[in-house]
Amino acid sequence: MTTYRTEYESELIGPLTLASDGEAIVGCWFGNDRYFGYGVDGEMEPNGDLPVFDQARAWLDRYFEGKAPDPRELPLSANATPFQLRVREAMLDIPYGQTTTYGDIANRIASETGKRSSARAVGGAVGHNPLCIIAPCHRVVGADGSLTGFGGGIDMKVKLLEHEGVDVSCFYRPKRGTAIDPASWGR
Amino acid sequence: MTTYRTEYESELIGPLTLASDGEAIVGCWFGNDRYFGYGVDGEMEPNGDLPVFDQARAWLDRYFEGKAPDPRELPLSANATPFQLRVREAMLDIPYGQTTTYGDIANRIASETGKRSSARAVGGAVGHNPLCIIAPCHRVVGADGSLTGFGGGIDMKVKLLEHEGVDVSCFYRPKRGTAIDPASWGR
DNA sequence: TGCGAGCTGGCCGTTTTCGGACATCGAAAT
DNA sequence: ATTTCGATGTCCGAAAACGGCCAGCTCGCA
Repeated sequence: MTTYRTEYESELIGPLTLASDGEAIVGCWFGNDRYFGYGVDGEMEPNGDLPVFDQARAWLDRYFEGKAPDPRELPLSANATPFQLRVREAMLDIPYGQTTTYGDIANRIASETGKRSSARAVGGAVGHNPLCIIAPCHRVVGADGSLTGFGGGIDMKVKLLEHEGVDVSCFYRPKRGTAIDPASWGR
Repeated sequence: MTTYRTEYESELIGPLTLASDGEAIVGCWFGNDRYFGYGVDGEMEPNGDLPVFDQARAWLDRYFEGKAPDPRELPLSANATPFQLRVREAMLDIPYGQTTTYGDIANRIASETGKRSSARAVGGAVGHNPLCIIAPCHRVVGADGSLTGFGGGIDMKVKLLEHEGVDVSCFYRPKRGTAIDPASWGR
């Protein structure tokens, strides 16, 4: 199964690479993403002329204009383990402009599946998220409010959060309990 | 993806188990096959009413009548590594009533792919063949003419070869060079 | 007391590494 | 004519290592 790719230029954070299997979006990475191409086997063939890429471009346009487009409107897919898919679902639930923590996602998955989960495992899955921005991994922060990490670099994480109107000042010096309470956006 | 199975009774060698994903045949094993079920994940659900099973039964009927049906007429599939698939292709090339060796298949694959292969690796792949009889693993013998092994027991291998009119007398006491020269059936 | 920085141990899913098992084969030694 | 020996490629399971974590505990410092 061949995978196609195209470039998307954003003013805020520079070029992104989009990937698709022809039907759905399977990847969206920063050029310097630590895990660029994760989830795609083999080479990607340049080809921007896919309807699904038009959808994705329009979605990103709206996002960078400051709107809060719904990621579930896009057809998404990916090689991913069941656990990774659950983590992605949890990320898609985080509203625009809000944050949650790795541990919170772990607890939520645990209560849904009945079996224990771990924040550390969630960290791994979030870090390998192949759908940057669309699945908002930048909205996941440490329990103490620290930003902890980002495949495209912490500065990208800051830019995206600021763009969404999040007050990141409290994140620079990690303090317990400074992350915005996920309970405030409810289940 | 569920897998279905059904029994096929042969006079020559007793019952066989056929397996299918609904579209293609994915397995054909002796009841006592050492690797019974290899390549199928999870349970198999009994269900003989699939068109593809009708095809397979007709194919086996012809085979046991002494005809030489073409295995490529059947829709075949299976969980298999690329290497295993190549070995299967090589097996499908062996004409009815003839034999070849593990080393010969290894050499052939090596010359096709450019990268070295090994007779031992071929032995592993042939041994795990999930499509007994259809993909004629019984036609693969040792370079010295010994029968070397068979998942369903060496006696089964003998029966099948005798059924195909092969003179197996020379195989009982392995002697170098007694295997029928694969070159005789060409590329 | 009170607060924060730093250490520690446990957490669990994924990836990597490693070791053994093989339906082998050719050459060399007996 | 046999037996032994070493090199061989692939697959699989187990074990170890690795993380975008986190809570609990020390301390040191006012």
